[in-house]
Amino acid sequence: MPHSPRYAAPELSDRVLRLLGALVREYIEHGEPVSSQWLAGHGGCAVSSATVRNVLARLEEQGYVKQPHTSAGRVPTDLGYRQYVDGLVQGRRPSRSAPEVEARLRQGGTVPEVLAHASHELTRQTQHVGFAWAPAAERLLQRIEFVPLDAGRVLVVVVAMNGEVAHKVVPFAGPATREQLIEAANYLTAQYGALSLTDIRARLLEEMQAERALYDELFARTLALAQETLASLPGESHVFVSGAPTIADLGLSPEALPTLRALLAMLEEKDRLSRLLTAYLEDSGLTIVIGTEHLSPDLQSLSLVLTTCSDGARIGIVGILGPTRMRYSRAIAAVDSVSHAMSRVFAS
Amino acid sequence: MPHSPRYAAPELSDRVLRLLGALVREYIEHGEPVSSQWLAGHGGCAVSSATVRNVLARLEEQGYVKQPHTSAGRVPTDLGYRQYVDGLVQGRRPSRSAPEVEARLRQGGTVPEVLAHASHELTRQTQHVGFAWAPAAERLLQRIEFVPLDAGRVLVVVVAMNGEVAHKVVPFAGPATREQLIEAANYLTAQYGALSLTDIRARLLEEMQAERALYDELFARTLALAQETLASLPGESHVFVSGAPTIADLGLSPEALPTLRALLAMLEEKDRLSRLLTAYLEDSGLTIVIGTEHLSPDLQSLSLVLTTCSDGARIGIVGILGPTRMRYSRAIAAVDSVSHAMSRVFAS
DNA sequence: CTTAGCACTCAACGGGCGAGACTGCTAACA
DNA sequence: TGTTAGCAGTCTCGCCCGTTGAGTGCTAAG
Repeated sequence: MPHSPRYAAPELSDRVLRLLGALVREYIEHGEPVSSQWLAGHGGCAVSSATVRNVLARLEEQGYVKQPHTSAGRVPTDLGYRQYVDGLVQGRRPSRSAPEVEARLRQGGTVPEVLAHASHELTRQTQHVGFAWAPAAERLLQRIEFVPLDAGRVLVVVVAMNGEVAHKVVPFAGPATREQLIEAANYLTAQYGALSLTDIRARLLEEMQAERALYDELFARTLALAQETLASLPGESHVFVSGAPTIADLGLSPEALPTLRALLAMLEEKDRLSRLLTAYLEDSGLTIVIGTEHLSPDLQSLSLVLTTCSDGARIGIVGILGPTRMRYSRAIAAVDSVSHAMSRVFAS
Repeated sequence: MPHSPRYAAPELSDRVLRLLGALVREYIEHGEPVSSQWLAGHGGCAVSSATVRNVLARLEEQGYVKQPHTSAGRVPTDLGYRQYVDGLVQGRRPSRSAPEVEARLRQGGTVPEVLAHASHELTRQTQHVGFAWAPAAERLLQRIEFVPLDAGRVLVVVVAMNGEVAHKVVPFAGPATREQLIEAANYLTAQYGALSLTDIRARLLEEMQAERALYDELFARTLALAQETLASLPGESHVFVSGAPTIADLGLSPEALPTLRALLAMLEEKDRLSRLLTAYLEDSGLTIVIGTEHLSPDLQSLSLVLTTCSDGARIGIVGILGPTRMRYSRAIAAVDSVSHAMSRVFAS
């Protein structure tokens, strides 16, 4: 809902739209309030500055622009940015394939590596914080292995269809031979192969409830083992973030400090970002969240440009996080191309 | 060498030392230049401000303090901090055991988890960037496992003595049954168990050179597999860093910007920090690096307080990275206690 | 509806001034 | 010889204030 403000916005005439677009572009480019005079000259309309002033006055009433102080030029508000990016999104051409991007992503074979490369690529292209996210819940089990370590511990290795591997050391009391463990692992693999890890978790719980006494004790214990591993698997969902150094460019005004802190906290606790992202997961395709449309008050001077990508089963999110005053056109192009490349990489 | 400036420093009299110490303490506490008047009152010496001025003039000549401008109080230089922390280190009491810290570290069983907790604990105690490092080269092999994934790929799992686990998916052309792979893994485990991974790497290379033709082809290929895995093992050395949000407290003066950028880059590419740390690995015990004693020019306004910790075989480094003007006494206490706790956790 | 013109507003800049904080220096003193 | 009181000097900081210039809103004419 936040990224669809048209509910109350009256239609803007073509000329007004052109002026607003020119204003936003110019402000994004140079970061300084745009004057009516400049717009009269470079706004794409053959009108005088006085006329532009009338237009701007109305735009200000309607909340699209504001002036930092009297006798300053206009600056776009979040609503103004919204209008602008809606125009951009409307007119964007379908992302052309970028073989060099795809090649970069393919450098790493595993899912985490691809995600890492994707986020780096986004940072490289936009000079902002880039991220790439993939839900691990969709991973499908290929096989599970138990490796006895010492008396009290077993290493559980879970291999997913996509080649992703997770492991966990789990306490395991009681005797068990290597062969028994292998057998149990084989049984579990046969039983649950090709199911998603979340499904398996649910089924394991059921099975542990229902048939607790039916099988031998060893089997019950391995079930518990598998359950415990799946429940606490590290990297349940992967988020890769890059471009931390670029946030130094956000500026160092005192009011930017809470933003800085919030951003750094997000980089450190990636779960936060993960949570933020999943909120936008259902909107398929390109999503742009601008400033105050955000949830967190500390992130109000930032914008989020992201898109989902999929090859059918697997879905992921790639995007960037940057200042509200960012080059949205470039951001959209970058996000499009990386998303496109990632979809292709995952598809193969 | 950088942290031992006494080469040219003349001995300072007891009174001078006391005044310098009071000055540094006061400046650390309040961040403002300290005046002779204040020192006369609170410096621990019953002298007039005029006398203090004489002392300060000499300290300034010798480079221990400086004034931001004429008619301002004195501020410690890096050399002044050095003198101060040397005094602190001299008089520090052997770190008392802190059971609650140890308990926190024990929450996670694996080495990475302990390191993560250690860095968090350091951040918690000091409000600065905390880090914990452990060299993986010292890991001793407990066992190696090969898990066939599909036609062309094998999952190699390496388990170290300490329970640390690393895995890697490696291309593996040609046919091999599960049993053959298990046999090969058992052989390698028997052969190289309890050796350090670096040793094993070297030996594998030798063996591959020397006996290339002696064994059957499958064995040669598994050797190559093991070699490749060990060579590119992710997490060769672990560094955990926490406290990114605290760097927002460094201030936002324009001259702090390159520092901010360098710090963020370090958080992102932990290898950099890793390299920085290994330079101090040989100095056992507490090491404090202050400002310009650093290698990188962008880190000159920062200080590093770190200590090695060991239980004999394993060694690690824990420490913090903060502004030159930090509470060194608190930093030392924190680093001591965490190092102590980590040594104990690893010892058990 | 557009435009030229005009009066108005306000941030930014810079100089000047007074207050205040400390210092360095000097001369007297133990 | 080391310490101290006193004093003059220096520099920052905050303040006021006038000037400048950019850019606006308004009005009246086209």
